[in-house]
Amino acid sequence: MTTPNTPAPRLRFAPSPTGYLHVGGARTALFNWLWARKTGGTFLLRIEDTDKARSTDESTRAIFEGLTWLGLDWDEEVVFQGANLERHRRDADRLLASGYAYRDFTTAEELDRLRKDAEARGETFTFDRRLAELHPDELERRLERGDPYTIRFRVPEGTTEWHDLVHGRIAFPNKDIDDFIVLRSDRTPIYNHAVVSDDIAMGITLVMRGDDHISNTPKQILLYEALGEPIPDFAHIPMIHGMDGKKLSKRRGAVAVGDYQHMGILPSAMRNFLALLGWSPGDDVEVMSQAEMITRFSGEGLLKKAAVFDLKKLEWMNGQHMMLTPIAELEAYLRPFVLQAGLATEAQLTERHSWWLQLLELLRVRARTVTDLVRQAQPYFADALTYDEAAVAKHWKDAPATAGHLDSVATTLETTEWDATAMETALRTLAEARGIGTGKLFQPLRVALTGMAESPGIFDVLVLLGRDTSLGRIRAAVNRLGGVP
RNA sequence: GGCGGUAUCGUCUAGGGGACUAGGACACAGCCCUCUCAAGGCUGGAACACGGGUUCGAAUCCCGUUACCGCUACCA
Repeated sequence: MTTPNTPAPRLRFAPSPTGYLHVGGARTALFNWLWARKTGGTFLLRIEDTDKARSTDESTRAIFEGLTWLGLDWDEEVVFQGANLERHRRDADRLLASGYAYRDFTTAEELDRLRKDAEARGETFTFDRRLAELHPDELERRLERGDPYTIRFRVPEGTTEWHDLVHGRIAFPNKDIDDFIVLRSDRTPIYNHAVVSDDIAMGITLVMRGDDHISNTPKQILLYEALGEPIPDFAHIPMIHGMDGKKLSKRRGAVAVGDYQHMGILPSAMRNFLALLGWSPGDDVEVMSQAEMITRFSGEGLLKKAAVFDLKKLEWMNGQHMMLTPIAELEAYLRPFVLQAGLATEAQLTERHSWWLQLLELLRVRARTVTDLVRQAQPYFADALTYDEAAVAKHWKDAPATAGHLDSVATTLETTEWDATAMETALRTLAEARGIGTGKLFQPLRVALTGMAESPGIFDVLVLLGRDTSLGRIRAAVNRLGGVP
């Protein structure tokens, strides 16, 4: 947990395009981005598409879209790992030439058999370097014959250690590291080799990634040393778990950032929430804007413990951001959702812009998600009301009496100025005159106006709906209730 | 199995030897506000995994145990 060793570090996020952008990956990207933006460093994106069988263009697109949605912009061109195959091979051959690696003609089948045998004996299989040792004549013969071989790294004696920026010193005795394969027999690189080769080529000075890579790190450091390259800083951040404490999975809720987008979570809230999973600003501040986050971010606040993803808290956070986001910005984000729900057309929203903003102001404090807000906005756009059964059952219980109350409300309102204060005075007077509590008048009215039991203040609703619609709805309610007795 | 990492309320976390009868937030319960729902305010229950040390003194340092996670592939 110290400061990086260069004033302007180069960092990267390196996902493999084998699915959607996972929230864990998104959080890794966020921390890399935050660090780069905080320090004036560079944030790069590398798509690790070497696993052709599992990589898809669609996944690559999903990663771009997810990052863009979150507002995580990357610098320079995107690097596609698959395009660097030649360099991966060259680096492996360099290792071979310098003696840091050797050819191994053992076939996958043989290896498999050896492993099974060891297992049967109750032993742990470790690759014995002598297996690959060949007489020079034999080696030449095999080479001439074109026998396939892998290139294995010759792990030296000693200990490999580094000062992890979040964990402090971590050390691995080299004897626990097998001579690992660097280049497969088809001359494609193995993960650790491709990563190191690319990170070197990209000039990465700080590798920040999930702590599931801790045990890969010594192998990578060995590779840097063998290649004669400077070793970058490493920062291993904790994983994100599901509510059951296990790894986040599709089975137990949404894992793709796109899922949260569709749920109506704001990017700023998602970013804020994710940042607080594995990082703490050090004080009690929770809700932060993007600028505040960058200001407050520091490697010191990076935590070691895996965090559990709590949807309830995300929703609360989203509610906070719904309230705090500048109204114009919120409106712009909301617009597509409103259009998609069929509440209004683009033209209508533009035409009634200030009315729409007023509605938004009233709904934003009572909605936790964008989709929730759209649902609540429905009665203000729809021509025909749909009545919520529970609301009707609760507030329109006594039909004749309710019809009477609502009829008197309509009559009163017809001669009242269409102004919130004026209407409030009039209706409160009316309730008193009829000898009932205001709730007995306002609640049935709310159902008549919105079809729902919850809404903004009833006088705001009247103003928002306007005179004609309001009176029309009240009359319709009276009819629906069987008319005035 | 071996190696590595982690361990404070249900959850996110503050805490880095005495300020801790352990603070904040989400969630939960109650109250206030109130035309409803939110928002907001107040109150409450709720945690230092266990065992040894070190020390005058440990949530904080060390060791062990346990639990969880990761790596241990010609996966990434």
